[in-house]
Amino acid sequence: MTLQQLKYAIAIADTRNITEASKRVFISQPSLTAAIHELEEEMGVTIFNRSNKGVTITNEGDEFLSYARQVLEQAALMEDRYKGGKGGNTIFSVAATPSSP
Amino acid sequence: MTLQQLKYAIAIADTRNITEASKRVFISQPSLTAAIHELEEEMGVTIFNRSNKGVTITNEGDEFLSYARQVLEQAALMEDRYKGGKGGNTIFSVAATPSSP
DNA sequence: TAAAAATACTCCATAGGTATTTTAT
DNA sequence: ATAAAATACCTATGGAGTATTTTTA
Repeated sequence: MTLQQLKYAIAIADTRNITEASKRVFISQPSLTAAIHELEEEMGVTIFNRSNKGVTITNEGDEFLSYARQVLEQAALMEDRYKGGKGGNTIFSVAATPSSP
Repeated sequence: MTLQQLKYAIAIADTRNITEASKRVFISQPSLTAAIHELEEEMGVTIFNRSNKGVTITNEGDEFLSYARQVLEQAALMEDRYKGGKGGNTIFSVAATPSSP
């Protein structure tokens, strides 16, 4: 299980369409199909039911995705804190607005 | 940032010794050294100060490791729930102990 | 002088790609 | 006919390895 795989699963859940999700996460449809199959295999869960109209989320998939969101939320806190832009530097987190001189 | 890298960082923090930690996580010392350097690079954090007596945790490393533990805790909940042994099956989670017939 | 981390490579497993096929409206 | 997923096959990157060097208490 990797954070990538969990992000992929969420993208599919959001779009209910592997082809569409693959665009959102910037990989090809076959690669995303493979990645999510591996995740399901490894975790022993059928997250999605596939059809030619897209995918639907199974009952156990619903639960699985809740767990996934918890993990990704914590991971996002970390990445926001440390990687680039947002969150930012503790050094400037207090008294960032200077008083008028 | 991967869950593996976070697990590696925690192992080093626990042992304060990359060589020792590498045994615990079953990879070689140079590979662990490289993996943690990559993590520090990517996240823009110096987690450890190195010396020939092992490593010490920096102040920002302390904070970083707190975040890491939060992520890994959520990930562990998932893995416990879905992968093998512990956590286990909802089907048997209620009335698992049969009443005497 | 020993114990730790760092460096310098080599290798291969796998994440991702393209092309195509299958499936079901 | 279309739109989706699945299959088949290929490629290259990076995660891991071994061997060695550097550092300093």
